Amino acid sequence: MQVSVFMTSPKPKVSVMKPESHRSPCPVACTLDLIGDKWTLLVVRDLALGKSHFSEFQKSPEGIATNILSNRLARLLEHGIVEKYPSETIPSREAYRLTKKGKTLKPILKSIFNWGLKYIEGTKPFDEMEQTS
Amino acid sequence: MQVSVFMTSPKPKVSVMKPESHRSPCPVACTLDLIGDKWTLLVVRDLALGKSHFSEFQKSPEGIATNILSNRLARLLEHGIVEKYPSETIPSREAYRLTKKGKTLKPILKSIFNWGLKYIEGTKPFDEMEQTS
DNA sequence: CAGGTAACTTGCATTATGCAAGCGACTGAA
DNA sequence: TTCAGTCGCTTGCATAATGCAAGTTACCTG
Repeated sequence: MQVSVFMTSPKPKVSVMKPESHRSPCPVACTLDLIGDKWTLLVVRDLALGKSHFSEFQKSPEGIATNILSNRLARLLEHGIVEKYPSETIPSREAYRLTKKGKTLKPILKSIFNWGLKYIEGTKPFDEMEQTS
Repeated sequence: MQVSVFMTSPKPKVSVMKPESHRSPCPVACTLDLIGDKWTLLVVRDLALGKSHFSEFQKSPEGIATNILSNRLARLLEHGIVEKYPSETIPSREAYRLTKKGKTLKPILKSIFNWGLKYIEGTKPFDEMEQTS
């Protein structure tokens, strides 16, 4: 008999942000391929503010979905922007932090922060972003 | 008889980047709501480089789709980042350029440009972005 | 060992993107 | 004065990314 159901493709579930190839050699385009979406820089922001656990990122006011958060952390890990380390407060639990390379994203974050503060009404610096350099 | 096909919803075609409300009062989040996607800042880059016609943006190496380009230009117009003006080279044709507010995005563009150039291999400053301040 | 929490994964509906074709206004050559 | 190009978009439709909610697994904690 051999039913076709056995032939169905494995399908790696959802892809979510796969493409690793560059659209062009432009530094702006390439950087946007990495951080050009609504969530990545917010995760970096939270990391810059000292957050380190999955649940802390979830608690941010924007309300990131857990699958997206998981995906972004994995991508940032791949690209050497963040690294895992054993949490000192809660042993046997891992945490995330910016790598040296990751910290170099702060000027981008800062310029975006400043622009928003100046040109979008209703925004406010509710956090200590300024001091975390 | 009265067939149900007459009852089908009007459906305003495609939405594409609608949400105008802020996810949070964070300046970073709000700015990303505006420019946090793969295309908007590339259009701004092209504008900063002096491009002004629809077809010029299309010709950029990243190959933006016309519907996306159209949508992004409209959004940037709405937000006062770009403005239309009658093209002086080709009369009876309109062109786009950055407004004063739009030009204030350059520091963001610059920080992204610099980061990409330094941390993403294979990128190169193929254009005169540096001089357009 | 029951219940709780942290950190994810999965499914599935909804939105955004990519791609190609179409369309109206204008232009320039025949 | 047609008539074949652009130019600047719009439309349709397939595919990919996101949002939302409900698991799942490992590790506590009482």
